[in-house]
Amino acid sequence: MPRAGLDPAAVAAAGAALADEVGLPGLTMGLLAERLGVRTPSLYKHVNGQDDLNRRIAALALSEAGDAVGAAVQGYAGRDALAAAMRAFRTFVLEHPGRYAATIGVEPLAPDDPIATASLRLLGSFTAVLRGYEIERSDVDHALRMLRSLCHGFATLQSGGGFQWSADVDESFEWLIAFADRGLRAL
Amino acid sequence: MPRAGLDPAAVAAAGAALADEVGLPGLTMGLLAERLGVRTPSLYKHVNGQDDLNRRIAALALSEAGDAVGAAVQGYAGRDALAAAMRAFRTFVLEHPGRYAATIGVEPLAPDDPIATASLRLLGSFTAVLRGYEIERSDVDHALRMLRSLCHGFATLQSGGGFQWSADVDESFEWLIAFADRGLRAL
DNA sequence: GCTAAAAGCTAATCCCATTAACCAGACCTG
DNA sequence: CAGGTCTGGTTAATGGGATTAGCTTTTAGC
Repeated sequence: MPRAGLDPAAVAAAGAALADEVGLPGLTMGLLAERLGVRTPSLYKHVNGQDDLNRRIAALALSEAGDAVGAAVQGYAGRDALAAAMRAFRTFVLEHPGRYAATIGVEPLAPDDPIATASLRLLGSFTAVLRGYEIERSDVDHALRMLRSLCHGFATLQSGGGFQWSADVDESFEWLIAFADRGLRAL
Repeated sequence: MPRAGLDPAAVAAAGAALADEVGLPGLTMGLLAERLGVRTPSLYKHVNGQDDLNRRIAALALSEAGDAVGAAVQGYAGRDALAAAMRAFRTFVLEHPGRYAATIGVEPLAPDDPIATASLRLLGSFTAVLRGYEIERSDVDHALRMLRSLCHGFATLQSGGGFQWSADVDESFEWLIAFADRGLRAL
């Protein structure tokens, strides 16, 4: 029996990809093992069960989201930066619904948990965006939470089929961006 | 063996309560049956499996949320109405995280699905709130989606432990209300 | 009281996660 | 190159949860 050349990162990456395909609830150890050409119990040589797998997928997703938002923001400021960040975030969630879902409800276990560092990097990109607006230091945390709620709420609602009625969803999101921009400008 | 006097609504109500206690993922048919003083398979005389149970819980939750928001808004207009609606919504989600979680991702199967009617009633309360602002008809749908994203995003992030860092969460939510109010006023 | 549907129950099946125990190959050491 | 050990596979076994089948008893209507 030849070695499959797996390691925790490879398992997490395959798990993330599979979660995007079949949905996080559909991500099963057996299905993942099959995808990797290996028997189910072998996965346990690399990850400590489903919970650990989920955490690794979450860390990967947060890191990728941070990269995407960080890259999108490069070279922009003010409204352009805000729009770039929000669009990049939503695009990421819509393209990777499974791995993004894995990030919901996970909390870092230690300060140096990859989940913590990746979250902070993602948060940092949004903080940088806010520097393009004139905001009181005391308002920054609230503004960050507002942006996070907006982006998270919109993206998860859309990816969960939550927007049923008529109006165009992309248009709504652009409207949202404009709304947030005006609001931040008026602080 | 005496009859337990169950019916679909009673099962759904007990399921909702249990989901609030143990979390939606922890809601198991066996646990629910035990709670109702009945053996697991008996539940299937009232609900068509977990998916059906989830839909019933979702319908109940949406209906209750609609009641809460509707009642909270009574007699207010403008900023007061907006604040009342948003607070009522968040309070409901925080007090009933399990049943609210059941609403995520469910879609009505028919136009007269209780899920559809309850969603519409909840939506209606927010629509009524918007009437206190001078908003173009073409902006109403976008504004509704914005409010929904904000409330849903904030409440689910908070109930999932998503807000780690320092600042006071209640204060952030009040800030959010003020932000939305100013933004809607400036349309 | 009689019958039939409704609401329980037990037993059985299947799927999934996880653990235990075993085995082969890679790799390092002498 | 021979030998030992660690690693990453394997099969087999356990336990839990959902669901279905088939049986039995209560209860409602007549």
